[in-house]
Amino acid sequence: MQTSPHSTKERILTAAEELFARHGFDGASLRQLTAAAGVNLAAVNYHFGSKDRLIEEVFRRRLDQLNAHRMAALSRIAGQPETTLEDVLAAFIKPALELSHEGSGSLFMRVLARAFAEHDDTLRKFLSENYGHVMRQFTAEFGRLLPQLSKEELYWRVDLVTGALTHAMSGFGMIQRKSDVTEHVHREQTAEHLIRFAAAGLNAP
Amino acid sequence: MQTSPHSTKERILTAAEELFARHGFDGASLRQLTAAAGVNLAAVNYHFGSKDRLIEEVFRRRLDQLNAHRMAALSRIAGQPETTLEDVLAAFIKPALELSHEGSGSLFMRVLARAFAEHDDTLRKFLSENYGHVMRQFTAEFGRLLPQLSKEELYWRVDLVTGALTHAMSGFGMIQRKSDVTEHVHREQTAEHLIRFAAAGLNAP
DNA sequence: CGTATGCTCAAACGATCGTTTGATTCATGC
DNA sequence: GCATGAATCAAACGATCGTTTGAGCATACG
Repeated sequence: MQTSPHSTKERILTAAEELFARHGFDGASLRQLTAAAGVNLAAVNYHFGSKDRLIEEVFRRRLDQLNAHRMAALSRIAGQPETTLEDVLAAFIKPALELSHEGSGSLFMRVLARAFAEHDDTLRKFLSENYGHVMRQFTAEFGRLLPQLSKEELYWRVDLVTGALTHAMSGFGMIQRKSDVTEHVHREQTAEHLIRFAAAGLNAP
Repeated sequence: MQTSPHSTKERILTAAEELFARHGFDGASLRQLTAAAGVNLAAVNYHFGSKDRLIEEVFRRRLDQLNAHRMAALSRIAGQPETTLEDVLAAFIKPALELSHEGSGSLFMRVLARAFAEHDDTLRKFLSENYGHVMRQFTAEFGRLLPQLSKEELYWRVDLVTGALTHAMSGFGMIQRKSDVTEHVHREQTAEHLIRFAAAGLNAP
């Protein structure tokens, strides 16, 4: 089994990511998908077993990396006395922005936003079981830094922040980079913007 | 043509709203939909012309009322010197919460959240053409109350607020009413919660 | 050389999709 | 009471869906 970026499996995953982002999981057919990837129709069922398993692999490929980066950034600051709310938000947001701005994977946040809108139980269970611990760790750290909030209020505000960030990062084009700033600088500015908004919301009186 | 709440058209619209919320626009078939409504399969094409036109009518039925309430509330306070950010947010949020908590229409905000996730051009164009002026009026009033923000920053923050509220209001169950408060009181408490978060985010330094 | 093994391919499977048809029912106005 | 139109119905239309099949191709190993 080869894993080069031009292997059949990777070509399918990349095409699937784009078409799922654009047309949804139901809206993108395996025939469009395999045509875009330049592979045979049967290749999806041969390599992944079914369309549902392909959808899971699309998530797994990006979320494994994204959440590893998030957890690494969080573990560097969690529990430290000098850690600020902005630090924790940066640990959550910046890995996602890096993913969004890479040449490949720039459409993945849109796929993720669709997964939020889908209240499909199977998909939610898959995401919760495999990646729920990341949200729990971040929520715990937010709670440590916001001791004045009740548990209920904390969950509420974390949910609002999640919604805002998912919505923002799935809407490309909204954030147009000006031609006189590098992509790195632009990404830093976007992160600062999101962090400032989220910190203020979490800290609301 | 009758418009009673038990007419065929209304029964289709109500069943469509629920199934679109649960399974998406592609995921809910006309056969499920007409079976749930207790009408013949051909009734959709007879009364609405096509599935796409049915989708538009599902939006129109709720959004006409929702945006009328929003505009009425806004026009009562817009431009007034004593109007606060919280007042404008209340004019935006409370009509949506009233819709969410009515027996019928409680699933509509989930349909709306799906429409945000769908980057389908036809649907976005329909929503923008028919209801875009409401968002523009609210954004203008936000801008009047937040003169320190550049136009770019203003759009950014309004977009973040929209994402947070759509996400929050589409997730039912999250906001569980305690048995010792009336639904009216619970709605007021929820509104206060959302408004406080959004106002703090908009006012971020 | 022969034969496994991993992979690709065209073709077909049955199911389900949105839509259309033509007959039938039913209430209304003359 | 009869004609007219709207509304409903079962049935079928062609298209497309996810999935399966079995033959064909390539590379690697004995």
